[in-house]
Amino acid sequence: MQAEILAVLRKCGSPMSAYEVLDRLRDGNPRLAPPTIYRALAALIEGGRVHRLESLKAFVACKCEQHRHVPIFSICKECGTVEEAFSWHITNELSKIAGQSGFAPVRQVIEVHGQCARCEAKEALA
Amino acid sequence: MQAEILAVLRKCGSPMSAYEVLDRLRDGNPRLAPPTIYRALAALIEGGRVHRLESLKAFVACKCEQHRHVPIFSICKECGTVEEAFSWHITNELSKIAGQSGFAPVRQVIEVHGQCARCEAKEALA
DNA sequence: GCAAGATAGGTTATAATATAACATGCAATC
DNA sequence: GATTGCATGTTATATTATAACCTATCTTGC
Repeated sequence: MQAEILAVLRKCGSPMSAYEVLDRLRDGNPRLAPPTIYRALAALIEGGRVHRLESLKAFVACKCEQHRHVPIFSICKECGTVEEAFSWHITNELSKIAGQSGFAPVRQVIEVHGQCARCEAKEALA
Repeated sequence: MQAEILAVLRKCGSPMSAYEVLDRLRDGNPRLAPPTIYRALAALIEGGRVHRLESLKAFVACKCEQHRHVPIFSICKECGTVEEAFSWHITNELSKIAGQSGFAPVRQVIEVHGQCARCEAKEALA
């Protein structure tokens, strides 16, 4: 199930809701239900092979070789495409800031909404 | 309505779901329905006086004087309390990273999950 | 005063996201 | 072949959010 979900997410490329994934997989398995999807997604996320975009309520396959970094997502508000980046500098600084009051960071969520280069160019023409 | 919601959120201090806010306000107004709450929350967020914690699906009153900064939230996984910080350095660096491919940032979401100092201390005793 | 538009909120219904609780199948191991 | 563990199936429901349309009130210019 995890492999199937991962394949669907990779094929799509952009973020998908759990129910979009469900619909795809129902083509070959009409009895599939939400808990199965959510359980497999939880395992994939646990393993770092899928990320949940918290501000989109959606999921993407991790595009990086190394699945153990903190992802930084750039989310285009026009076309919905997402880029994944990472930066030790930012994640360290962030841990430092959060840690100032004795807080012990475990997980970071970093998402940037905006407009991608393509959509900006498109808008400039109009 | 916005003022009432803000009062409820401030009184509570920690994040509340929209429906928790709704329940509080229904004490004085039994006919209140979700759209009213969500509309007022949208306006408050627009004005920077409330933030949505994306990874918690919950809302908090902004605790800062200056409502126009990018908030950095530290969320304790034990007790649920949230601290709000900000850092020009991080938000600038983040814009830089996201902007490398021509992406134009509009809004940043930065949330750190972990354990607050109090809960760590409590755990150390046990 | 009053029509026209703007704004907030009310009302009903439903969409979209997520999980609880319990049942089933099936493979590994002893 | 009983037992255990794990993934998935099944049913039901909880939680979060919005669509669509309606009503009341205010306001601003005439």
